[in-house]
Amino acid sequence: MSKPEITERRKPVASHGGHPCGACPVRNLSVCSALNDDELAVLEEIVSNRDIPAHQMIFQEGDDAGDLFNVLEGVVTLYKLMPDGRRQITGFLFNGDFMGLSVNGKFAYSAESVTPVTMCRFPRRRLDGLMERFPHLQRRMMGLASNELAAAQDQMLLLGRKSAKEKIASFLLTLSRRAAQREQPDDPVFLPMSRADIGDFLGLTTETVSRTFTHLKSSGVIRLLEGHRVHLADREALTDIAEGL
Amino acid sequence: MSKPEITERRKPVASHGGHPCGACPVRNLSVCSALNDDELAVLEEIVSNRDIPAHQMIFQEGDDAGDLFNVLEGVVTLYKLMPDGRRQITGFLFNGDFMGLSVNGKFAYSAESVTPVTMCRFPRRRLDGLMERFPHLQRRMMGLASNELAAAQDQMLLLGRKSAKEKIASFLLTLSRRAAQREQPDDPVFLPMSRADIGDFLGLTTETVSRTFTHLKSSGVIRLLEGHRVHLADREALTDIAEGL
DNA sequence: CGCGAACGTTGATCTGCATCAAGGAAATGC
DNA sequence: GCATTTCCTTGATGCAGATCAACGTTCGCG
Repeated sequence: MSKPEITERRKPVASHGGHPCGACPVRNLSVCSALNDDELAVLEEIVSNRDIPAHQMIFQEGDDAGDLFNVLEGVVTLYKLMPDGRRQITGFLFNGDFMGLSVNGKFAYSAESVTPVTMCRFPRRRLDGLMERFPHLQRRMMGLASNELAAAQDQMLLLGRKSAKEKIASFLLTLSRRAAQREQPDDPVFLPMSRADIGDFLGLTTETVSRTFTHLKSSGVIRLLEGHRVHLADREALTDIAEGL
Repeated sequence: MSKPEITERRKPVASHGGHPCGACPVRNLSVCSALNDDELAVLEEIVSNRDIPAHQMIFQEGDDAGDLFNVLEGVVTLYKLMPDGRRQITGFLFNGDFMGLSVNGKFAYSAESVTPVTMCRFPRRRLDGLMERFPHLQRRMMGLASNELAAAQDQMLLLGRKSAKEKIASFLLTLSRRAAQREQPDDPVFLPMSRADIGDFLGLTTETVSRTFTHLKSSGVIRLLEGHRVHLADREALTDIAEGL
C-alpha cells in the first residue's frame, strides 16, 4: 500500500453471538462502561469502526461535528492553530479516550493521529437519542466532560505558571498516571509523540524540550530508554519538581 | 457593619405569586433558561441565595463540592495555586455564569469574589435529581460544560503560544464578546479585576500587564477610561493583534 | 542494506518578559 | 478630609527560554 488510506469497517452483522462492543478492548474505560450488555447491543447498532494510519488528519477545527469518536488503539492529538502556524496541542488521547465535544455543532479543535489508530464512531444525533433513553449514559458523558475540564485547568496552570523543568516533570507524571488508569504499565512511560508535539503541548520549543530531558537525565531523575520510553528513576523527585518544591 | 460577612437569604416562601426565580435577572442566561415556569417553580424549591462581599473566598480547591452556584450579580475568579503561591486564574465569572463542576465530589479549583457578589446555590444531589426528571436540563448542563471546555482550549492556546500583546488583546475582546452575550454594553469593556488578577489569568506579571496596556493605549488601539473601563478604539486592529496578524 | 529525510541533540546568541526598585494615583478607613 | 494602604505605572537590569545553526541518529523506503 503506497498511499495510506482511512479504512471504514462497517461492523459485521452480529451472526454467531460474539459481538465487537462486548469484546471491546476499552469497554470498561470509556463511555460504554455506563452500559450493561443489553444497552451495549443497542449502542452497537449505531457504531462503526475506523482504522487510520499514523500522521493523518481525522477532522479539522470548524468541521461539522456530526460524529463522536472513541479511541480503541493508538494515540491522537487534539490541537488548535493560529493563522501563522503556531500550534497548541490541547490534549493527547490514548485508548479509551473520547473526543468530539463540540460547540454550535462544530469541532472546536483539529484531531490528528500520532500512531496508527483504531477508533469507533457514533453519529451524534443517534447518541443523543440513546442518552435520552439511558440517563446513566448521559451521567457518564457529563462525568467525562468534567474530567476533561479539570485536566484543562491543570494544563492552564502548567502553561501559565510553570518552568520548563516543571512542565516536563508534570507531563511525564500525568502520562504515567493515565497509563495506570488504563491498566497499562506506568513506569517505563511510553512517549510515542515527537519532541515538537511535546513542545506544542507544553508551550515550549523542540530544543527546550530536548535540553530539559537531557538535564533530568543527567540529574538521574529519569532514564531515556529504547522505543520512545522513559523510565522514571526517581518518581518522588519528579513529583517535587512538578509542583515547584 | 465592620466585618464583612456572607449573608444567607433563605428565599421567602412564595406567598403572593411573584417568585424570585421567575424574576431572576439571569433567568435566560444560565441553566434556568432550559426550564419553563412550572419546572422553574420546582427548581426554586431547592435554591437559596447568598450575598458575598468583595474579595471573599467562596470555596477552596479540594472542598466537598456539595453545591453548585450561579452568579446573579458581580464578578468571581476561579483559580488554582501552587505550593509556593504561584496562582493561575482559570476563569472570570460574570452574571449568569455557572460554577461547581467537580471531580470525585471535590472542587478542582478555588473561587473568590472580585466585587460584591450575589449568587444562588443548588445542592448538587437535588439538582442531579432534577436532571433525571428534566432531560433538557441535563442537555443544558452538558452544553454549558462544552462551552467551558472550548473556552479552556482557547485559553490554552493563549497561554502556550501568544505574546503579551496578543494575550491582552485577546482578553479584551473575549470580555467584550461575553458582555454582548449577556446583553450588556460591549464597548467600554468593564475590567473590575486588578492588574495582578489579569496577570494571573494570562500568565504574565502585573508589570507586563500594565506596560502592555500603556503600549496599546499609546498606539491608539484602546483608551483607558474612568471606573475600570476600557474603550476599544480600534476593534479591528485589536482583533488582528489577538490573532497574531 | 543503504540512501535520504525526518527527528533529536547540543552549542552560541538574542530577546521578551520577569525581577527588582521606586514614585504616583486611587481607594479605604478613621 | 486626611492618613494609610493598596494598586498602578515606569524605569533599570537579569535571565529563562527562543532563535539560529550545525551535527548526529533513527527510521522509512527503494
